[in-house]
Amino acid sequence: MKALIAEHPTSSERVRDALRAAHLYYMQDLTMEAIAAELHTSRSSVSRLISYAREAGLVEIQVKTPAERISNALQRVQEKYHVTLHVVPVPDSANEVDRLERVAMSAARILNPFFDSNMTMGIAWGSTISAVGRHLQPKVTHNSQIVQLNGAANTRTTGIVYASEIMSRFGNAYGAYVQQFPVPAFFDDPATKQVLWRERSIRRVLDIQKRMDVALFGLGTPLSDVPGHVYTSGYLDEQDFASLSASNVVGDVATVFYRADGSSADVPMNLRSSGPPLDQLARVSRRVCVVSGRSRLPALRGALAAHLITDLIIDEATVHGLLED
Amino acid sequence: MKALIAEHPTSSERVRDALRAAHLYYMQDLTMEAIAAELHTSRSSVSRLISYAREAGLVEIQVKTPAERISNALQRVQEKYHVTLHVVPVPDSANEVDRLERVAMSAARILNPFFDSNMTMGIAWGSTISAVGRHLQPKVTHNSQIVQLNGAANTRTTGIVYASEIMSRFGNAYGAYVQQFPVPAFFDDPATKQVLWRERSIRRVLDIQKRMDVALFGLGTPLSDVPGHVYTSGYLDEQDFASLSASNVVGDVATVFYRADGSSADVPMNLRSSGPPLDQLARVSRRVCVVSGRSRLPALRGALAAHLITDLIIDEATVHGLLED
DNA sequence: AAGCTACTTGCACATACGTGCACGGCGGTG
DNA sequence: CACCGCCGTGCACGTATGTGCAAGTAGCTT
Repeated sequence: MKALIAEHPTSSERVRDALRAAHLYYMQDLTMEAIAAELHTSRSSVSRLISYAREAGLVEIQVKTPAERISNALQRVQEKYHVTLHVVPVPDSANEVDRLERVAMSAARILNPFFDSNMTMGIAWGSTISAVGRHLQPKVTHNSQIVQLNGAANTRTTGIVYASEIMSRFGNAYGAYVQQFPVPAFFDDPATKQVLWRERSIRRVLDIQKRMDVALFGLGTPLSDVPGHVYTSGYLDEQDFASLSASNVVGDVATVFYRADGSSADVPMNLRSSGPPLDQLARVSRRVCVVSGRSRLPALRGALAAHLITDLIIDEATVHGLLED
Repeated sequence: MKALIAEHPTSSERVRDALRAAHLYYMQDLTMEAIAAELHTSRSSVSRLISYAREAGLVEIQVKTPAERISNALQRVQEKYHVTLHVVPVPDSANEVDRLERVAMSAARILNPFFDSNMTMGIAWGSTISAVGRHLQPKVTHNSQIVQLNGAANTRTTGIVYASEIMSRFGNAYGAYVQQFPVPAFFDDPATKQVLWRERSIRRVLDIQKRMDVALFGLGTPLSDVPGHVYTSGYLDEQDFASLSASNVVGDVATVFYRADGSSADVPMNLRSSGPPLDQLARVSRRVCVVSGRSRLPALRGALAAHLITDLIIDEATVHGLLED
């Protein structure tokens, strides 16, 4: 209940000491023992300082995959779709849940260097991105913002709690301003959307979306046995599914649907969805997609065909599935 | 699956395993024990794989200093000279040698993210940069090169062994092509330089120098009690020192001298030196200077005045000296 | 085929690191 | 002033990681 933002005189010094400790540890390879001596404190305090530095995002660790390490088949995929693959190693024995967790954790760390001060990141919230949100690495940024790409309300709830939970995790991790998007995921009537889209308060958000530097999204798939959040929580009804089926839809990004060839024009449902048009999305300079599980493969193929993705974070087993045709 | 018989790992497989282990360790926070289970090997092998990954530069660790952590005085320095400060913490008790070692180690790591594929780095070899060379973190790059900025020969030796030792350390660490510069550090006669500078083989090197993306240099100081390499190893004679003194020189970068106000025009010695003119150096997009020890302060002030530096790596004690005026 | 060299591997031990716990300082509260 | 709760600390212990060593293997040489 109380605001923890209080400024203890120690709080600022703690960061200073943590930075110093982290520098001595990571840049000068001193042991914690030696650092303790330099800081006139105990080794255990140094251990705590360094964990703090990591948790606070003062330390950034990247694992770099040299391009030539990637198999030829994957290189062809990369070139064909202008996408950078980030393959997450996961044991074949892992179940879907573990797999998603591990991909999400990796995604959170891979994402980190993509976002910085003065940038805007768009979030297409959903079950995959929610998992990513739970593993974010904090990072200090300034003048940055997080913008919600797709509405959250549905026929049962306003969805705001769930969506804003996700959004604020991102906001907190990066110290960024969070821009909510208080509209339904799908409108009942396209006309309502058109009218609402003329409102200045909404257009403000749409403008921010248009100018985002990074888009982060998972993939929805109406075909799956394990459907995404959007397909199980009362967002769509029988008729909607029929409509999607009739349009030969294979997946969606931020509630906007596309076909196997990547096209999304003339899909009636899109007139009612709250997310950004895919051709607009494709103009964002970095478009990060997180995928886990073979059930998303058809959706993934479509998204690649539509060139929606510049960085694909995907587990090993699924990327292998992508190569089998 | 082949069963128990150990397979002879090619170096390529080793890298693959190291990458996987590093990813699991740093991105997914698994313990080495757990990674060993996934890789069907022993924990100790995983420990070795991960050290290998670090040594091979597959893992990059950065400590980031949030801008607001820097004291106001230092911020003013940064703004005044358009320089980014990288302050290396070193205990006050450390002697000059330890201090240099630690600054050099930090410098090597700070440098790492500045250099990448398709780039050219110019090296002004000398005692400081030599120390940096001993601590380089390997990094895989392609189509990159290292170019020597100042000649090495003097009246006693060709200096090639020493200089090329330094150069090749950089080349090895980055997998970059090394471009030597086989000329004397200082010519006896300016005319000789002019003539030689018209040779195509030399002009090739000069052209590469002009197009470099990163310049790395220490500072020479003719005034110091602890003079730089150039001043102790037979590169200059009595008369030269007199000439420098008459020109009010406070320091040099790659054998090119400048005064306290940063000017370098009309310094006779510069007509004879092998390094790039300072106004040319100042056009390089990233210019990294490594400084350790208060004896270099006058030289540092001059180099800042000349705007030769975009990134200054400096120990704590020395940067404090910079503020005292 | 045997012998040699230059590896890599896993074990056992050594070292380094993380963390529960009890102590003590400090600020707020009655 | 006494009390209380909160927080940071160092200690001691448990866990995680690093490394010398002996054994084993592949690739060569003789």
